[in-house]
Amino acid sequence: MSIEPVDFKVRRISSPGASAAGAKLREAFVNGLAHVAARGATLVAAGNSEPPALLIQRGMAYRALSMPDGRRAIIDIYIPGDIVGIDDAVLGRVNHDTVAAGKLGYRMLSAAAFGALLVDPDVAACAVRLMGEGRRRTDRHMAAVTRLDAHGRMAGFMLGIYDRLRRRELIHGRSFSLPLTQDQLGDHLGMTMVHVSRTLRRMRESGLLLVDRQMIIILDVEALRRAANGLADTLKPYPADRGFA
Amino acid sequence: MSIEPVDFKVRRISSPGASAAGAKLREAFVNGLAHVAARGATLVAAGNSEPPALLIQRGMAYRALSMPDGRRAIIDIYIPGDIVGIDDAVLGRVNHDTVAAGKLGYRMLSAAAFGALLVDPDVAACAVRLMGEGRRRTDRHMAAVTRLDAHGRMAGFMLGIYDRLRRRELIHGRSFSLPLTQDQLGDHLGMTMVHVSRTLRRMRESGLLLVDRQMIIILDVEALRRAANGLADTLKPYPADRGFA
DNA sequence: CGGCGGATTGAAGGGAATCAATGCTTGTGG
DNA sequence: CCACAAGCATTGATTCCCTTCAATCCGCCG
Repeated sequence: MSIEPVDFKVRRISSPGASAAGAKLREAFVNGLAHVAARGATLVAAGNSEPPALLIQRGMAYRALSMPDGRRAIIDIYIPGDIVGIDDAVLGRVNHDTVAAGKLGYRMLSAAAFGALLVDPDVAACAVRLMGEGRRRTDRHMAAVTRLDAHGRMAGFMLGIYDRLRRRELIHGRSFSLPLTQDQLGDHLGMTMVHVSRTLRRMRESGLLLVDRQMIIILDVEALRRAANGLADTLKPYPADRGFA
Repeated sequence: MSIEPVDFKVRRISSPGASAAGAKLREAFVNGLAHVAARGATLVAAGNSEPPALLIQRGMAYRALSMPDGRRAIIDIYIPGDIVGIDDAVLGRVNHDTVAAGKLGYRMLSAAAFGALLVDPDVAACAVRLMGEGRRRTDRHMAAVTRLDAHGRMAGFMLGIYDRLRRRELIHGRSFSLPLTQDQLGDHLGMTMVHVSRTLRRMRESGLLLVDRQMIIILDVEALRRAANGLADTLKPYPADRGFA
């Protein structure tokens, strides 16, 4: 579990639809040092009083909240192009951990540097938009955990990741890699590892999706959307969203 | 758990309502027309493509996400001094309803007017802080719904409201009015109305709290905090936070 | 008074947790 | 190169929390 700064080249993708403020944000991140983290590495630990903001470039990360008795909840999951911890950088002192789900490439911006960026009103508005998008995602997940059973939650989750990856054009087919253990899936969806396993088996048997190791293959999108009870419908036809990768 | 040194940076950010930018925000709301809504009134409906931002002044409101089959989840609950829908005003088109929990007094700011305010970088930074505080609240609630049983969720919820009201000096004793039906409580905590009733009875019988109609009386704060499994602990000693009321 | 939304309580069933054993990968060191 | 341990996944048996269904009650209001 090490976090080491490295220097890998990042291909600069011009984002046609991206705003000038978005470009500025992205630039600030990319001018910094590139980091890689191994699976399981804690990028930002609970209690950090000056949490940085992160730009995920490769791999996935998650934000987890732990309880005294050892149980934990995984609140949100991040894919390449996501910016993590905008509000944390502004508010200071986080109470959750940010963890690399698999091998991770990312950029980091200190709380101070990030705060300085917000002086630009366009950048600040962009930050509000980004936070808003994150909140909509967690709102849906909240509704899923609150009101759906294991089957529906799993369906909604898988479709959610699938849609996000597609919108960002990180995948084009029906399969993707999901670097989460079933234990972590359970912590995200509010069930035990055992029940995650059973649920996935049931979905495989009914032809909804396949899981091999950490590869997910979506087989029946429509059935999955039905199972998610409207919580995984794309509300509007997003234009290709390249995020900030 | 060790005693940590006081970090005065926390003070700087923990009372957004007190900052100059906060005053400006508040002023913009208060210059508008005061509105009153009856219990159950929908303030902002799902599908609204130009959602306004709201400042709650009296009563409580909540944000709810409904599913095609009629089930719904209540995502968050707002008390006087809260600003609702900052990100919605910026992003446009909401997919949730904002509803008056009881008789409600509030101010409204159109999406356009709110967007104009964000041009001031201090106001924008303040908006980011406010959204961040809201997210921390929902993060905890997410963890509760994901990992606690009915008893723990109820304890955490009651303490959460209690603490927020106290921090904002809206109450001073151990009782408060909660204008939610048990049905709505269930939609927030992820259980049925029936089980809400049973859970409240159990808590009454074990001397944790009393519920009469919509008055809540907290009897055993410590026992409630234990039941909430660390999710209802005040992470930092907030100075009195008057919000924007 | 009658109706209605909300709350309470009982009985029965089901979904998920728990307990426990086993198998499968992967990585590490002898 | 193999042995072995550790982490992850699978599966069965049992328990229990919560839902569902249903009946009743209560306070409130037209």
